[in-house]
Order: sequence, then C-alpha cells, then structure tokens
Amino acid sequence: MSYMPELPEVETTARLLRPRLVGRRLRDVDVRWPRTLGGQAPAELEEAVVGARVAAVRRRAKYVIIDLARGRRSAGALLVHLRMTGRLVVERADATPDWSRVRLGLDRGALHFLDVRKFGRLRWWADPEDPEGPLAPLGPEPLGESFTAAWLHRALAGRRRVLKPLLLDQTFLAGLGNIYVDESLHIARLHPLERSDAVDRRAAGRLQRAIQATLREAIEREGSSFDAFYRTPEGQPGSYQHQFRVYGREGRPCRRCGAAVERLVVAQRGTHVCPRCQPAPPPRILRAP
DNA sequence: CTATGGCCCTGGTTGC
DNA sequence: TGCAACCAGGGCCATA
Repeated sequence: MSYMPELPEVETTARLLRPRLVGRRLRDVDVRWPRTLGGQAPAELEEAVVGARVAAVRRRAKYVIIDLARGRRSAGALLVHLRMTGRLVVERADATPDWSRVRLGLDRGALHFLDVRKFGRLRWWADPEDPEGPLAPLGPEPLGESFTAAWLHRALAGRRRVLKPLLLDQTFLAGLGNIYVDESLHIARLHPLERSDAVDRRAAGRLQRAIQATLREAIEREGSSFDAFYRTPEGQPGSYQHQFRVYGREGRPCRRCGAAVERLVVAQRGTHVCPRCQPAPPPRILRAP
C-alpha cells in the first residue's frame, strides 16, 4: 500500500512547497514520461514556462496550482494532480531522484514531479479558470464558506445516489478521497450505502461537521503516510494514519463501540465501516430489467 | 440521471 | 527460495 493524496496531503504539499518555490525562475524542462502531460506537447509546456517566475503556490480540490508570471503579467499556471502516487519535490540541481517524470529546472535547484504509478498529471494552462479547464467542473471546497450543513442537506436531497460514491464525486464536493470519506462517514454514523436523499437534516449536519473536522485534523498532521513512499516535500511522513478510525482497520475494534470493523466494496472501492455505529440501510429495490 | 466496467500503471503482497 | 498472479485505486470514458 502506498499513500493516497487527498485534500490534506495536497494542501500539505502546497504549503511546504510555497516557500521553496515562490520567486524562483524556471530555466528548463525535461519530460521523462510524456503521458504525464495528459496530451500536452512537451514543446508547448517548455515554451510556456521557461523564463517564467513562480508567483504563487495554492490548492484547489486535489490540484496543486503553481501560478506563473512574467514581469507583472500572468503567465498561466501549472495544474498538477498527484492521483495515486504523485509527489512534488524541490531537489538540488544535480540530484536524480527515482521516478522523476518531469523535471523543471529552477534558478536554484529543480522541481521534480515524481510518480511511481504514472497516473499523475502535470500540465500548463494559460488560464487556470478556463471554463474548459479541469478546475471548472469541480464542486465546492469542503473547508470553504459555502460548504454548510444546510447546503449539504439540500444537495444530498437533490440527488438519488449512493452516499459514498457521491461524496467521492469531485463535481459534487471537491477534495475527498477514499480514506477521508470512510473516516467522515464513520464519525457521522452514516453507512456508505445509504441513499443520499435519505440523509435527514440532523445527519447532514453531523456529516458536514465530520468532514471538516477530519480534514482539518489531517492537515494539522500533514496528511497520512503508509510506507516509505509518501513524504511531504520536506521529506517527512505525515502522521494522520495513526488517527484512522476505520480505514485499514478491518477486524480491529471500532474506537467508539468496540465492534469489529468490517470491510466491504462499494463502487469498486475498499470501504470500511463499523457495523454497529453505521447501520446498513434497507437494500435498494432494483428496477426490473 | 444513475450505475457499471475497463483502462491506465507498478511495487508490494500472496499463493504455490 | 523463487516466481507468477493478483491487488490497490482517482479520474475518465464508453456503455446501458
């Protein structure tokens, strides 16, 4: 098992990268695995970024956004999605880290996009807010002001989806992944197979608070690490994995009631529940064929 | 609108 | 001990 970058890990990456990157100038580009660019030509990336300066490093959903500028004018942005195993690290200019898929030479050192499994993506956009761009369809930020209990209740009621896959849908809510959905549902005492439109106002309130508390605590602990793979850009592992309530704890006691945590598969994803704290909903009636 | 399944990938784990 | 099969999974796409 490796680590899975979700909102807290991406936020940690952006925070730790910021002081090492803002103000740096990009000197050159070396694309070792072209598919990382998601269809963008390496020459286009090179032309767009060489000579530009890093103006800001921020996060939206699970994207790291590296804003670029030339003089006072915007020079677009690098949109980086870590997917399963991606990492962004700043190394000495002569370092050759393993699994480097893209190397961006800086005026001091080099920024590497490392990615064992090659699912991650890094590409340049002239306008990160482009309505055709990858950020446009994303739902609200779970730590943003618009993510309220009232909004969540109405949004869930307006859909007829299984709860967990809906929470993983980045166009519904942006930033949650498999781990933090399982953790949040457990805290809120909701079953992952519950129907979204069966979640009442009280339960929606619990879920909204659980999501925010889980994400905030994980950010404080700089994300979750499972093994030697995941490191923050500073080279340190996160520590939130020690707080897991259900994720990866199959057969072990629920921290709330002591019942054995169970593992099931929901929408092709490993899912962890306490059978006592999170009672299963009545089975869905499938439409006749 | 909602759900399902395939695809991309490779290191670690499991099974024999 | 060695080696092959298997598994994990976020986002995207085609299909029903």
